[in-house]
Amino acid sequence: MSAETRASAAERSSRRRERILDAAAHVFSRAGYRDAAVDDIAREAATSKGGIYFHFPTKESIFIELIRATAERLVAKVEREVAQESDPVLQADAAIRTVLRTFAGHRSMARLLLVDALGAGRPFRSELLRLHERFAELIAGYLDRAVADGVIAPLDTRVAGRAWFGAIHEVVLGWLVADRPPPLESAYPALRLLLLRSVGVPEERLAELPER
Amino acid sequence: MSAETRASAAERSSRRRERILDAAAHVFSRAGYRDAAVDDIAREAATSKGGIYFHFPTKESIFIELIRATAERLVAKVEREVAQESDPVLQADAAIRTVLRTFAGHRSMARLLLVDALGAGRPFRSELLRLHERFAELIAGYLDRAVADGVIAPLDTRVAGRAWFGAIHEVVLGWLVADRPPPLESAYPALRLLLLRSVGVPEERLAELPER
Amino acid sequence: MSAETRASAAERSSRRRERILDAAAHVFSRAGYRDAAVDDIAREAATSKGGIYFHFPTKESIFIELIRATAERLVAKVEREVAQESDPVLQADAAIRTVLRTFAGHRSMARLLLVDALGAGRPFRSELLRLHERFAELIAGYLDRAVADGVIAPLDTRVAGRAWFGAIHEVVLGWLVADRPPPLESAYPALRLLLLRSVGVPEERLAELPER
Amino acid sequence: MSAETRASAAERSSRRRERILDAAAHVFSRAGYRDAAVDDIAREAATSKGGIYFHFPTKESIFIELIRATAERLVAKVEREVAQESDPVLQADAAIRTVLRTFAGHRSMARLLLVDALGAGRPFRSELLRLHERFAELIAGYLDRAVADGVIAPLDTRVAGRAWFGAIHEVVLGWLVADRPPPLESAYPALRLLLLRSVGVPEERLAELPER
DNA sequence: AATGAATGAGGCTTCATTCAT
DNA sequence: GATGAATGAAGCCTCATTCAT
Repeated sequence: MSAETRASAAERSSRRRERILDAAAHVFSRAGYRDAAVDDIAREAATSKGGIYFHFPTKESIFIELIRATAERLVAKVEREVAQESDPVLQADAAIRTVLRTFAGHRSMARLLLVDALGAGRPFRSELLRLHERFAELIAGYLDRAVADGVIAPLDTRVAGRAWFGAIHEVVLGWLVADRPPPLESAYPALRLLLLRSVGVPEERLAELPER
Repeated sequence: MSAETRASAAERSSRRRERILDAAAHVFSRAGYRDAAVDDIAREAATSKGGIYFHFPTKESIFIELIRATAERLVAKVEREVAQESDPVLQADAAIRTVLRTFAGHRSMARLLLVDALGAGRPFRSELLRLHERFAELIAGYLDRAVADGVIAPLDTRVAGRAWFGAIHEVVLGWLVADRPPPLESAYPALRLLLLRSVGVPEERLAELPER
Repeated sequence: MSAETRASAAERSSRRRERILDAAAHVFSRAGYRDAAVDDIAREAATSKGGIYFHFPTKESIFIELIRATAERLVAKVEREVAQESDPVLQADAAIRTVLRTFAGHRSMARLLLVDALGAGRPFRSELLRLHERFAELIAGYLDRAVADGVIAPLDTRVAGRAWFGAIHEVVLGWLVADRPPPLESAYPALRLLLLRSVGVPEERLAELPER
Repeated sequence: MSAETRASAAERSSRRRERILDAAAHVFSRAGYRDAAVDDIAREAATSKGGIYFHFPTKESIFIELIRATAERLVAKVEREVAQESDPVLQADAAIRTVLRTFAGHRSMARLLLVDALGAGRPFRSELLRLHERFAELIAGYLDRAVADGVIAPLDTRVAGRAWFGAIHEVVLGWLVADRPPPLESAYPALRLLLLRSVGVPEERLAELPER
């Protein structure tokens, strides 16, 4: 009843919330949005259905919050990694690498974002659209800068951003859905070469890319 | 007369089947697999629920047949168009162009294949995987030939096939989900430049590409 | 079109009818009345659903006709066998024996009559009741005669008829439902002893019963 | 208060479960297993369909639990009554009497066990088989003891157990299915005489049986 | 805050019956 | 007479959401 007690109650509550989100991520990416029952989430979160509905108004809201938070985290990570580089080509490379590595390390999150969200029904499409848009623009931004710096010739960076995201998406998808896929990172060298070349990065720059 | 009568009965039956598939394509792409009720399909096909179940054993089977047939048609179309060209670069270009144009002309089919199938649940994933694989390999095949002909330098054509498909996929997706999108073909010039460049087609070849 | 042709048409028709009844007997006794689909019967009779509905107005009517015909045949057979004997005790014995043997030789018919008809729903109950009644009375009749002849002391032959039929029924049932039952006839000696004793047939008469 | 509250919640839940079982017994015995709709049960139990499915996983499970519980209760009752007697003949008599009386007092339970369960389809047959078996063996056990005590001569008690159960079953059945049947107990004197005689209980013992 | 029981709309599928050919 | 396509009424079950405790 003291301030402390109340604080720890709030903490407990938010920890439970977190636990629900984690459970939901697993369940959604395992079964798909529609086939995931709130009961399943409750079980995996070691809570009750009622407990979930205390923290979230609807099943949909859990899903949306999950997508948003996941995307947020991924974008932040990419921006952090990109900020470490100053050369535009290396920045683009860092973006590609970060996305690939992050997905590789979080299969269920990848599934959620790339596989599940698409087919989950009309209400989610716009949410997901925003996500794709965001990544495409993130990339387009780096490319714009590369153009501005004269590293590459001018081009339609909107389409390029989309295309890059799509290419990465598809490679990750193949890895996600395959039975026993090779490590996702093994596609990295070929993919970055492809993408950087696609926007006209000169061959001599490609030759001197670091290994990673 | 009997032969004729029987023929027309069979014909009527198969036309009804077709009508059901058409209706299903609409409904699925409008509402998503799970949210599409068999009742809706029946209504749109001007049939009864039972009528549908005479022609198809399950809702799932309708969906799968739809995906397969659609993919089949698209692949056939691409191969037909590609066969018209003899130069490997122009062949690859024809493939890109055909896919883009076909999707542009069949929004609901595109939605079905690219948006809906992914999230429709576990049973469809493998089916869809095969579809993606198929397109990726189709492209990889053209690239292999281009390499063999010495038009482009050797590269990982598997990854490139996937990446191309992904890039096209994403561009189409953006168009599909957008509210009032510009014509899909308007992205074609930028996209083909990007893709052809990505595999190292020399700039002088890119410069002399026909307009279309 | 001649008389002959018409005759053979009628013949073909009635043969088809028979084939449907046979098929129905199999299907009903295999799956139960409710779980037997008219389609199943049609398939087993190598006909179409429409074909069945030409010969029978409803599924129910097939079942009822089947029960009636089967019962008819069994009763006739019993009466025929009983008529071969003149001694009342031997007559009763013959009745028991005939029922047991007939069921033993026609498992699916037995299933139909004893297992299926009961649970097939309200409309059949009365039909089945009549069947049980009939057998019980058949037996009661023989017992009445035995009483009249002074072979056994007077008793409630109605109840005895029912009890006999029930006893036989149950023994057959155990055989019907068992996995790999011994031949039904192996229960015959013990059962006839039991039944004959139950109505007071003197031990010396029981001792001199023929083997069969 | 919390302990109390929790207790009463569990109690309420189990009372609802009971109410569902009761309702199911009525509906099943009125309409038959297949024709009984879960909706009907819900209505009669003053619950919702979902409420039923909270307590039972399937319609089938309700039926099976019902059969088991009913059989259990009946067997227990018989054993209790039999235990009151020490003489084997009187024990057998008590068993007959108890079954007859119990059924007489619980028509819907009798219908469920004797009429409905048989035709309810393959899955229930084995369950029901076990029930019949159980009663037959119960009786066989009493007869075995009577033989051991020298009250009756040795005989095939397995077959006798079955036959007794069948005889009782049939008498009850006639009563169940008849329109306006006489009280079931009115058949008791004749039936017990018949059954006891069938296993060779001496006439002088039969003469001195109590009235009840 | 949490629980778990309850609700009821809605989904997929089955199937007896009808009917045009 | 026969066929097979079509109909539509149920049926069982699922599950997001609500709510008393």
